[in-house]
Amino acid sequence: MVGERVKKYRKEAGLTLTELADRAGVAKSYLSALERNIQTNPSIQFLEKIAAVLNITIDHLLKDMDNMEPAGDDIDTEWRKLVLEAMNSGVSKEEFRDFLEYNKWKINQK
Amino acid sequence: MVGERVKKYRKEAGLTLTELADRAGVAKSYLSALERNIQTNPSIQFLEKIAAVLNITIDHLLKDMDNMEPAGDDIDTEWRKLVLEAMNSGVSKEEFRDFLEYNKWKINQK
DNA sequence: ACTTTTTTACCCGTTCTCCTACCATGTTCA
DNA sequence: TGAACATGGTAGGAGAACGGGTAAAAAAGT
Repeated sequence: MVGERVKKYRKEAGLTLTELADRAGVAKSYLSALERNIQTNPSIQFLEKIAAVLNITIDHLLKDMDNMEPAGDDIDTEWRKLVLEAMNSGVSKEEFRDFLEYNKWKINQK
Repeated sequence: MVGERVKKYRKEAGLTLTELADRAGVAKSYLSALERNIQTNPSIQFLEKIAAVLNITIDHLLKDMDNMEPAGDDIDTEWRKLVLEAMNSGVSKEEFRDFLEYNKWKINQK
């Protein structure tokens, strides 16, 4: 069902239902109904908006893509989720850079 | 646009508009309107029916699959580089989490 | 405990999908 | 010339999708 998948990916991105609705520009009432399988036939434009915020393609939402990584991807899935969360939380690349520099420095201190 | 692609694949399958509509179990009037870009936002269930008859997946209808991108950039490339740098510099996921929490908090202070 | 956040659950209004017809233009037989 | 038929397009409407708002219920924090 589409609803479960939307919810699953939303959680992975660390977003609340209201946040996702706002960012995607859809009504939270409808999003809520969709996640609870009350609505089951969304339009493609609706799904496109949601998929864009969640950084996934539409058929991630249509079929179960549990069969993740065919191995050998250079970013492991744990990190991928973290970055997604970071992007959605509004952290800028610059702030992330600073954080990185600081940590490199800290590591060299020990 | 979705319409063009439906029409293209329908022609490739050697089907008439009426045939496709009958086989997919949809109204030919709506299918006609879709192909002429009068309707542009079909539901997923509608597309599923059509894609099934045409033996293609839905995102063949959503994007042009002529240029099969290697894909894999569901995380934008700038961020990807940053994460790789982070992983290589020995920053732990926990430290990253803390950084995230802190930033979310900081943003909410504004 | 109590307060705040998050989610669900309603209401109603508008818009749009998608349907059942019916119409217009061929084209192909007689 | 004519009817039969195939193909695509049109008109109108039922019902679903979708948005806004609000309020209650449930979770989470303090």
